[in-house]
Amino acid sequence: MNKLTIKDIAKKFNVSISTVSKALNDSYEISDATKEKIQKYAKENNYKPNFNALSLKNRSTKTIGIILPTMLKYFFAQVFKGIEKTALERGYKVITCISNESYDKELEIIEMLSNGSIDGFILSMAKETEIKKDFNHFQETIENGIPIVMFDRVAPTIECDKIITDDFNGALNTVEHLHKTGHKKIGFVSTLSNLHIGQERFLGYKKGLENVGLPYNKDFVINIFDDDYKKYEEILLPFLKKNKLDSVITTGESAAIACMKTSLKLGYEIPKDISVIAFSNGILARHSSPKMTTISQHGEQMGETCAKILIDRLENKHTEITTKIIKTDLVIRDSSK
Amino acid sequence: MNKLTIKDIAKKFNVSISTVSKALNDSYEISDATKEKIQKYAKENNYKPNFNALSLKNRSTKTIGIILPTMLKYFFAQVFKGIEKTALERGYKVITCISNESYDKELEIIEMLSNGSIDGFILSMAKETEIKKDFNHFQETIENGIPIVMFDRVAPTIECDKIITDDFNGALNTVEHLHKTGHKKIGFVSTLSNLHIGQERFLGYKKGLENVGLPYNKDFVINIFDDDYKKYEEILLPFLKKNKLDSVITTGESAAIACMKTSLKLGYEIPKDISVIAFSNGILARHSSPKMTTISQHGEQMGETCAKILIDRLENKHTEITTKIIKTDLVIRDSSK
DNA sequence: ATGAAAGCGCTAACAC
DNA sequence: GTGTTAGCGCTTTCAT
Repeated sequence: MNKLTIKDIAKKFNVSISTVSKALNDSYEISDATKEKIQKYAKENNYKPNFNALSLKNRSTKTIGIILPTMLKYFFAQVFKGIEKTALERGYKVITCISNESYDKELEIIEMLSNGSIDGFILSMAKETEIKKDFNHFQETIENGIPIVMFDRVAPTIECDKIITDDFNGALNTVEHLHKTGHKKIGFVSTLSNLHIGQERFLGYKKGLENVGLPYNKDFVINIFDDDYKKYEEILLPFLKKNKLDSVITTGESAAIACMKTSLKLGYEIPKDISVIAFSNGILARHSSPKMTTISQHGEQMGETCAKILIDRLENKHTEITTKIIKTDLVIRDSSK
Repeated sequence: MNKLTIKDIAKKFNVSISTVSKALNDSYEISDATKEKIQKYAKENNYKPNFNALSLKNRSTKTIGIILPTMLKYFFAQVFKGIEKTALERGYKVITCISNESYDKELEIIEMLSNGSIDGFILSMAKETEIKKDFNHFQETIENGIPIVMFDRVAPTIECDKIITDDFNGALNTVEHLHKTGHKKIGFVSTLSNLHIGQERFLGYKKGLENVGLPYNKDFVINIFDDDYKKYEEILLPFLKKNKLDSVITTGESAAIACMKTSLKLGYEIPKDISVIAFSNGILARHSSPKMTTISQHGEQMGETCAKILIDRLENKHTEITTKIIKTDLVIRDSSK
């Protein structure tokens, strides 16, 4: 029942613990005979070096702390998948905590894990933190020698590795695509206008209009601050009714679903009368009717990249701080012409 | 940059490390003056006891290992949320790994974490494990003194705490509800027939028919083994066309979506001609059109219960092994009469 | 009231 | 080729 230790093995064979340690680590100092019998015994009795003893000794835990705003959004679950997979491949475990978009919780988590529990962090800021613009806890963590990799929602003033989506060009390219396919009145529906990524998407939208020579009309843009997707439809109804848009880009899936439902309610056909394209990562998009055209975000790849960069840093494989931009893909389905 | 230790503090005040340790733990042995200055200094300099040293000393890590088949299914993400929240409240961290439905991966994860990294496991079996019926790794883990709490997909022959959904009555009650609302030809679409939970749902369906006096007709039941939801529609088309069902219960959301789309394609109105009800936990259901009536699963509550039971066991708050059954709720939306 | 020392499980520098 | 020892950071028993 109680775990086998090198001490037990040493007693068993009447040798010293260092002999056992060396034998298990295949040291050239130990005779083949001794090595063999010790290794055999260890294997048979399922010996595993104690994790905490090793971590204490090596001052390294081979574990990564992940802080996510939520796990219930598909995008974050995808990023998590990418991190977890890559981490395990490289011999790291992950401790995952949820900030629930709360600054205080985020702070608490960082404090809790900054005691030698983890070697580094991968995180995406809580909404509250981004709005508050208080990044001291990140700065201190880094100064304490714990590296951070931020993804998606990153802190502009903090010097650390960052992995972001190419939100700007994602929106820009979509406007160009819509223009090419004959759309003239392109709307923009944002539920993220208080986040940096929301602004990037908006700026890409504007620049896209400029590129194709369409005028920017602020009536065609609506910012929704309500977090409750159930209210989206009533908010969107007057917006869509008044403007008679022939297409709309939304910053998320729920808003796109609401746009589609509202449009149908208004008697518009999709995509004949109005095209709907959303920033998204998949799950609702693929099941909606009509199936949604999306600006797809590659969450899993983002997670893989985060893990790779953090682990490389932990293992001193690089020193320069980098920002990696992950391109989006326009996945054409049935909600756009 | 390098973490402050009791040794550093001891040096600073010219006292021994044991004095510091006792002072920080508010021991009655230490004078108030000493305690005060040491505690003040520790606080100001952000002292935190080293996690690995503590774990080594206490033989307890205050961390829980979670093994999930996937994080991309909303149900599992919800369970995770419940576990993480409860664990943190009680001072535990969570290390989360994904088995990807693979037996080998599950084994590997258990091996990896059974070295003092965690105090106990919360897990839901991989599909492969359930089909293979090889539960030795669970048995050995428990024999090694690491408690396991299983949820949803549990191993029948393993004696450990289990939290399961009341799948049987969930299905049974739904049949009774459908009967009460005037349905006579109730179909059953399963994508989980090789899992125990799938069988429970099926048995509940059958028993429900018996209870209300409807005949069981095996033509009204279809088992889909394909994992690709894109194929669901073509599989369901002949099934729905032939049987002219007035209602159907599905074991999951994707299948329900496919049923609805296929029904519409066949010219049936929902819910006038056919009602669709799915075992589900929410995300697609709430966004589908029509919105889906569901047998709702309470993943978050399940997670909370898992964490509570495991931690109680770790802290010797109980000794008897329990199986907790979480009731389902029928959430009526627009896809059923 | 304070300190010395052992021990948690392991590694590694340094004897022998 | 094997053993002794110190040390990772901390708690705790037992002196003093």
